[in-house]
Amino acid sequence: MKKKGFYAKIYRIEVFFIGTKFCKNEMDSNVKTEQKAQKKKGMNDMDYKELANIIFPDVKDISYYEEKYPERNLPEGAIVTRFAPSPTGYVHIGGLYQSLAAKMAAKKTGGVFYLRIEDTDQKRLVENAVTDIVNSLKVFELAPDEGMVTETEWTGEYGPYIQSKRGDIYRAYAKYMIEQGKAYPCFCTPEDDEKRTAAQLAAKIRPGYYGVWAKCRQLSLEEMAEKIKAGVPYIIRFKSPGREDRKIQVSDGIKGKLTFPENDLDIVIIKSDGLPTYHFAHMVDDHLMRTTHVIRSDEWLSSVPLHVQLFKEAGFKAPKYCHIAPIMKNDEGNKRKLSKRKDPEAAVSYYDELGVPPDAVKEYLLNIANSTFENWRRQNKDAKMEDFDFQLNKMSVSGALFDMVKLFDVAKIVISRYNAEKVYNDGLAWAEKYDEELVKLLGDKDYALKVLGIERGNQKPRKDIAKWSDLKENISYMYATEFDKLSELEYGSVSDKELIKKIVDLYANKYYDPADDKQTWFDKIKDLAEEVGFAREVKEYKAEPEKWPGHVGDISTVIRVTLTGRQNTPDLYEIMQVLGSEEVKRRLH
RNA sequence: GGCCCCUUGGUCAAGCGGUUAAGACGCGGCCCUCUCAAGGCCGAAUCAUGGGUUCGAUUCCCGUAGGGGUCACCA
Repeated sequence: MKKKGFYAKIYRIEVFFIGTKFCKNEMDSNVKTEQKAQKKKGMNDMDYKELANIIFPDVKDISYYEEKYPERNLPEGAIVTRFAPSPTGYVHIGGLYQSLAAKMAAKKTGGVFYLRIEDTDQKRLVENAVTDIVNSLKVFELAPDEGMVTETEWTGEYGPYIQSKRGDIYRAYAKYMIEQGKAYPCFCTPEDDEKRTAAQLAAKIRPGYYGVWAKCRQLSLEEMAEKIKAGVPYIIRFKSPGREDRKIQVSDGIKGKLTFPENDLDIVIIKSDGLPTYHFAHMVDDHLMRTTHVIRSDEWLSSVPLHVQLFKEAGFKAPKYCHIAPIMKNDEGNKRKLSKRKDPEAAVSYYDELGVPPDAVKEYLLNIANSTFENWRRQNKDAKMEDFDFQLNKMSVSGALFDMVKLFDVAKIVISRYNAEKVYNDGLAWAEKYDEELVKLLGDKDYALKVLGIERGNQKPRKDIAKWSDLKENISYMYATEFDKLSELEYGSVSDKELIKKIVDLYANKYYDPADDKQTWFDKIKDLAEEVGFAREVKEYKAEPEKWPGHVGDISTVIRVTLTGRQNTPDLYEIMQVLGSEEVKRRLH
C-alpha cells in the first residue's frame, strides 16, 4: 500500500511536469509545423512519404480504390446501409433487430442493404458462422442486396465483403494516412502498453495512448525508419489531432444531438498481425462501400468521436450514425442486455426451435422499433410488413425489455391469418426438424387440412396457436390413436356418472344424426337438455339458477368431453364434422 | 472512477408548453342464443425526484437519484 502511494506521487509529479511541457510545445502542433521544426533543427530530411514507402513498399495508391468503388448511382436520399457482424457465433436477436431496421430503411428509400463480415479478429472466429448468418437472414426474409452469400463468396460490386480479404485495401489506406502525417508506426510492446495503463491507473489519470503517453509519436521520422530497418516489430497508430478539453457535436439518426469530448487517443489502426482494427476497417469500408448510414448497436456510441475524427482526417465524408438501443432482459430486477452466453432467447435459433414463425418475430421487433407499427397493422391487416413507413428517427432511444408474452400474442395473430395449407406446411416443416410424433399425426394431409381448417379462414379465425410447438397439443384429440390414450375424463360441472352415461347414451341413440345442419344439431342438444331436466337456454338458467341442475352448456360439455377428452375445444359441431360419423359413434360408445 | 446515453402504468409506448396523459400486451369484470380462443364493452394502473423558466410544465433548463453503455493490438 505504501509503495503504491509512493509511486503514485512520483507519477503525478512527472505527469504534471511533462504535461506542462507537452501543452506548450506539442498540443497545438500540426503536421506542417512539426515537419518545419524538424527541418530547422536539422534532425532529419526524411518526409512522411518516404516513411510510408519503407513501411508499405508495394501497395496501390488509394486512387485505384477510389476509382474502383465509385459513388453509387442511386436516387436522392437513398440509404445505403449494412449489417456488419463478426462471425463469432449464432445470430443474436439484436443483430436481427438491426438488420430489420437497416433493410426497412434502405428499401423505403430505394437504397441498398448489404452484408459485410468483420473478421479481423482471427482469434475469435467460429466455424460456419458466415453461413449461419446468411441463413438466418434468409429465413427472416432479410436477405441483403449484396454481400456475403457463402463462407467465401459474395455478390455486388463493392467487395470483398469480408474484411480478411481486404488486407491490401487497408494497407493502402494506412499508407495514405502515414503519407499525410496522420498515422505513424508504434514500437511499444503489449507489455509497454500494460505498464503504461497500470501507471496511469495508479496515478488516477485517464488511461490510453495519448499526449505524453504516446511515446512513439514523439520519435523522429528517422528514428522510426531506423527501428523498422532494424526489424523492431511495430504496429500503426492513428495520430489524433484531438484535444479532450474540446467538445464535438454529432447528430445521431436515432438519438439526436449528442455531445462528446474530442478524441485524443492515438488508437491502433493496423495490428501486429497486419490486419486493421475495427475502427480503421470501419472507416475504410464504409467509405469505399459508399455507406450513407451506419446503423449499429449503441454500445458503439462512445467511439463516435473517434470515428468522426478518422473520417475527417482521412478527408472522407462520415456516414450518418444511427445507434440502436439494445434489447434488454429483466434479470432479477436488473435490466441488462440480452446476452448470448446467458440467455437462450438471445439466439434467433431459439425461436426456430419453439416454432415461432419468423414473420411473428419480425412483427414483434418492428413493434419495438416503431410503436406506430401496431396501429398501422391493425388498419392494414393483410398488407406486407415491408409497406409500413418505417422511420429510423422514431426508434426508441432507451432499451426495451424483451416481452415474450407479447411476442406470443403477435405470433397468435400472425398464425391466425394463415390458411390451413400454410399452417400445415409450416407446422410440418417445423415438426420434421423437432417433433417426429407430430410428423406422424400430420401424415394424412387431407385429414390434417380439415383439422387445421377448423374455425380458420372465416371472419374471426382462432388465435390459439402461438408457435408450432403448441400444435400437437392443439390437435392431438382429433386423432384416434391419441384420443384412445386418454383414460380418466374430467367432465366439469356434471359429475354424476349415472347422469353422464344417460346423457351420452341418449345423445348417441336418440339425438345424434350426422346429417343434421348446425342449427338442428344444436336444437337437438337443447332437446336433450330438456329431457334430462336441464335448462334449454343458458340465459334462462342464469336468471333462475335454482330451477335447474344445469343448462344446455353443461350438456354439451359432457358430449364435448366424451368426444374430445377435453372441456374446451373449438366449435364442437365442426369437430364432429371433421371426425366423421363413424369416429363420433365410436367415441360415443 | 472518467466520459456518454437514458428515465411516461407490470411491459412496449404515443405525446413534442394548456390533453379527461392515446393505443397494445398482460390483469379484473360484463356481454356475445354450447365450452375455450377470438370479438365487443367497461375497469384498475403511468409522467423517478428537487429546484428553476413560464400565466401554465409530462413537455424547456439545472441539480439529484436510479438504470444502461464505454474506457483493448475485441468487434
